[in-house]
Amino acid sequence: MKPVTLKQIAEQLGISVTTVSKALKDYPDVSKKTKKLVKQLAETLNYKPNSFAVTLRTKESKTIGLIIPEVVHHFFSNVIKGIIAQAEKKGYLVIILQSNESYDLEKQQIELLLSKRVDGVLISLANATGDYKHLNDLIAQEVPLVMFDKIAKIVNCSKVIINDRKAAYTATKHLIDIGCKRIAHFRGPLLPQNSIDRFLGYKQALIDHNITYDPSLVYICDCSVKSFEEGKQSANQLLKDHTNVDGIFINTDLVAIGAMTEFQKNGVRIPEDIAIVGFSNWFMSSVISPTLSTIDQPGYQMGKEAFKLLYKEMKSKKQNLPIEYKTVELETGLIKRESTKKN
Amino acid sequence: MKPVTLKQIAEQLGISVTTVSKALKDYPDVSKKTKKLVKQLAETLNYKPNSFAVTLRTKESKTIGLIIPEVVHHFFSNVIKGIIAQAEKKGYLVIILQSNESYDLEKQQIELLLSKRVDGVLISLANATGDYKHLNDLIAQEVPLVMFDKIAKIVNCSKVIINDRKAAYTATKHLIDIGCKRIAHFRGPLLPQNSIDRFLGYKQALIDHNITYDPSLVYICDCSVKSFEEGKQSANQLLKDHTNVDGIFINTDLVAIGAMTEFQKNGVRIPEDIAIVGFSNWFMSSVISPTLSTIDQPGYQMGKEAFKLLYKEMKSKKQNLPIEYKTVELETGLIKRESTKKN
DNA sequence: CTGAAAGCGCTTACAG
DNA sequence: CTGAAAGCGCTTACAG
Repeated sequence: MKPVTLKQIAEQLGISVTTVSKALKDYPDVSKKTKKLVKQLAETLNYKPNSFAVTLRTKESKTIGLIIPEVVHHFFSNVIKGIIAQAEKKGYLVIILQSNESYDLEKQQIELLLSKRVDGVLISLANATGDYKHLNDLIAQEVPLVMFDKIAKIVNCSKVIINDRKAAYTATKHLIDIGCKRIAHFRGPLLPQNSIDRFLGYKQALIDHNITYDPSLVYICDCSVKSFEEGKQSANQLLKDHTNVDGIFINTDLVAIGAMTEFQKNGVRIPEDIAIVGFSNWFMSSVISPTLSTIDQPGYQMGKEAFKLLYKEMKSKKQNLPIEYKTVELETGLIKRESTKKN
Repeated sequence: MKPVTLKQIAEQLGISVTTVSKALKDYPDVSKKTKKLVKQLAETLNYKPNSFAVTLRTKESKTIGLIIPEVVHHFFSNVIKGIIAQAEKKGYLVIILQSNESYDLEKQQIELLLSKRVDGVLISLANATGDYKHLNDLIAQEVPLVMFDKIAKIVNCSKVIINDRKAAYTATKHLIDIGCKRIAHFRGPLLPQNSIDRFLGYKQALIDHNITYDPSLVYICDCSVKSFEEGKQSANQLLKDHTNVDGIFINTDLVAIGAMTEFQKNGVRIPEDIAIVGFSNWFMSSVISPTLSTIDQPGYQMGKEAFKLLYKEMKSKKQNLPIEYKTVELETGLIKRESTKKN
């Protein structure tokens, strides 16, 4: 059963393809009678326009591409959900690609999307991405691009972010407020802007509260799929290196949970001996024991905002209006739980 | 900067579009010299074939649709990951749609995919889906379809599943083996095959071990996004209704974790007072306290297998070979953890 | 070895 | 109010 075409409808009705096409799209210069006949037949034959033919003519695929480092991830899956919900509202479909934190894959995937002629691209960078030629190529080809969460400041496009620095500052200050004197930091990899910013927020909070910054208290976690394991390792290493750490601000919840597991195994009490603040508010953090204090990162909303920005750009492009790049900053909040409840 | 077309390459080289097209595709009837010239120019101009024109001619979009009840979900996000990884290998792109457990949305999304002329569809049914006309329409239009995890036995297509009944039997038997005498079941909604099968497996295990099946010990959880809350509610209700329950087999981990939280709040010890087995092996289950015994459900592998089956069908269709429907059953395993560690 | 021609299914400017 | 024609960018059977 081959799909029905305009031609078939035209033939059955003894009119031209042109008229059928116009009738279905409610052009004003088609008689009511014809419109009715055409629409009825289209309905009974279950006619669906061939989207590829339409795209070829109109140059609009009504499809966008989404490149994301990791799908199995509480934060990112919320972003995905926000994006597809918003895209659906506007009649757009979303092709999802996973970069696996690899620069090479990310690059290839941009190529793929380019050749698929998507109307726009949404991306959160891989940890390994330090070169932005592939993104600038996209922009040069006038494909609307919006970056979210893991962005590159240097790339000239719209962005949706949180203020990582401020949030990290808040998290660290919370540890100071409850009386921690020697605060460590498990940071993310070196490249991504947000792990840099979180580190800087941590450092600034220490300085502002007269606590000497000690580089030996900063541990790097690659935060790949193995986050949980890395948290355990860093916790272990920290126990070997230091005896007087009483608080840790950790780059992401999954690493924090790994660390907590390891500390508990070694008889370190949380929060009595070491208080911990994570980042991202994964659902898990609210059900483990002790529950984990963390920073709430609005994934769903970020997805929605990112699509909205992209939609505006796609619309402007279609109307040949100038495109202005915007950066939307979403609010985060400190969530206090048992892992920082002293006294 | 408009995308480069074959015509432009042809004009610059002073040859025909036909020859350019053939040269790029390494047709044997084009001279080596011409091929080289064409390929070089295509490279420098960064030529990418317009996929919509290609599709319009070849009737192959190299894109498949995926409809899934929920994206923010440990099991399903693993399935997604498996699908896009496998699809990418074979040069297919994946459009993801979320049905939100709604039958109406699911139906609309099938329509959408149909009009987008995807080469195939992968689906896991919404809880609310009890009518299968939309799926049979797809099949009637000869669009390859593979169902996974949440399937309808009655629909005639390929499927990837686990043996829910057997797995539930194993889980319940484990409770019996550690000495539980009065075992409750928190089941999923009424419609989906897998919550039915898990219930049946539970019941069968009781019968086979001379434990009277008591319907008042079966609680229904809708297992929507609110799973965690439902687990809490059912746990609470159970404490009101019964005093001698010593084991529960729970339809999914998230519900189980909600239940555990509530039991602990009420001073019920796990596993001493009540032992618990969940289902699906969410990552979370390995880090909460006590760790949760559960059934391992291979999400990533299920995604891979589902795409593989779909790929075969798409290939057969292209070659006009008959399509044979297959059902692949994946292995599950019981994972014993603290929540069932008696003595 | 090369290219003119037809056609995939649609849209739209234009003529009548 | 209707329709012939051109064209989107590609592929491929056919002729030379």
